[in-house]
Amino acid sequence: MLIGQLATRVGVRVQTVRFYEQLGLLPRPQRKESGYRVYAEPDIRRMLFIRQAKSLGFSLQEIRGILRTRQQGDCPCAEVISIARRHLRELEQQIRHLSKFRQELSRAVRKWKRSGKKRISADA
Amino acid sequence: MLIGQLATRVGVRVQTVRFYEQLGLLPRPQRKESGYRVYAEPDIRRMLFIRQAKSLGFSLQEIRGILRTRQQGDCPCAEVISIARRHLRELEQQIRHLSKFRQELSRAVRKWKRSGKKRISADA
DNA sequence: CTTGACCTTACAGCCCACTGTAGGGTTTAA
DNA sequence: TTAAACCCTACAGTGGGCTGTAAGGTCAAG
Repeated sequence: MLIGQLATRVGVRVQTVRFYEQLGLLPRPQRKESGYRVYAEPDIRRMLFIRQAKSLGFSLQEIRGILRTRQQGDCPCAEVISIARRHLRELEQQIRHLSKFRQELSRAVRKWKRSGKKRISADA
Repeated sequence: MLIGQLATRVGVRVQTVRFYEQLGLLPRPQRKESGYRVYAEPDIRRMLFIRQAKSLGFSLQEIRGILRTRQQGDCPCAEVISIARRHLRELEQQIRHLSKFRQELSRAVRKWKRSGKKRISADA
C-alpha cells in the first residue's frame, strides 16, 4: 500500500502521514526502489490509534510517548491513565466554570430584559 | 496609570496589553507627550473581562466580537450565549468520549493484569 | 511515448496567543 | 549626570498541528 491509499483509508492527508513519520509517531516505512513508501495493515491500525488518541485530547507528543513505551514491550497503561486523568480534571474544571458562567449569564439576561439596553458586565 | 501598572494589576505582561490593543480588544489609549500609554480603571475592568472570557474558552476573536457589540450599545447576550452553548456542547462531547475511553481503558488494564505484558490495543 | 495520477524532498506559510529582541527614548532617584 | 527602571516601535520567533508549494521522479493506461 502506498502513502495515498493509507491516507485515504484513515482519512488524513498524505502530508499528515509524512509529518507523523517525521515526529516519530510512525516507524520509517519500507521503500520501493523508486523511493515510494510502502505500508501495511499495522500502519493503518497505528494511524487509527493516533486519531483516536487525538480525539481524546492527547497531544502528538503524548501519543508518541505512549507508542514508544509500547514499542519497548511495556504496557503504557499508567501513562495513558495519568494523561487521561489530567484531561478529565481539566475538562471538569472547564465545565464547572462554564456552568457557573451560564447561571450568571441567565441572571444578566433576565435583568437586561427587565431594564432595556443594559450592559452585561464590566461596563468599560 | 502606565502600561506596566495596568499589566501588573490584571496579571498579564506588558506586551499582552499592547497585543490586545493591536487586535482591537482594547481601545487606543490616551498618550502622554512622551508617547507613553495612559490607562484608567475602565481599562482594568475590560482586561479582567477579557481574562474571564478567555478562561471560559472564548477566543480573542469571539471576545472582540462581544466587546464590539457592547460598544455599539447593544447587549451581546445572544452572542455570548451562542458561543457558550457551542463550548458546552464541545466539552460535553469530549467528556463523553473520555468517559467511554476510561471504561475501555480499565477493561484493558484488568485484562493486562491477568495476562502479563500485553499490548493495550492497536498492536502495530 | 506521452499524459496524468501518483510519488519524492525541502521548505515556506498558517492560525493562535503570545513572547522575545533590537534599538531606541523618558523619567526619577542618588 | 548617570544609572536603573520604565516606556516606545517594529518585527522575529515559539509551539502545536498541520497545509501548501516548488521542482522534480515514477508508473500505468491509452
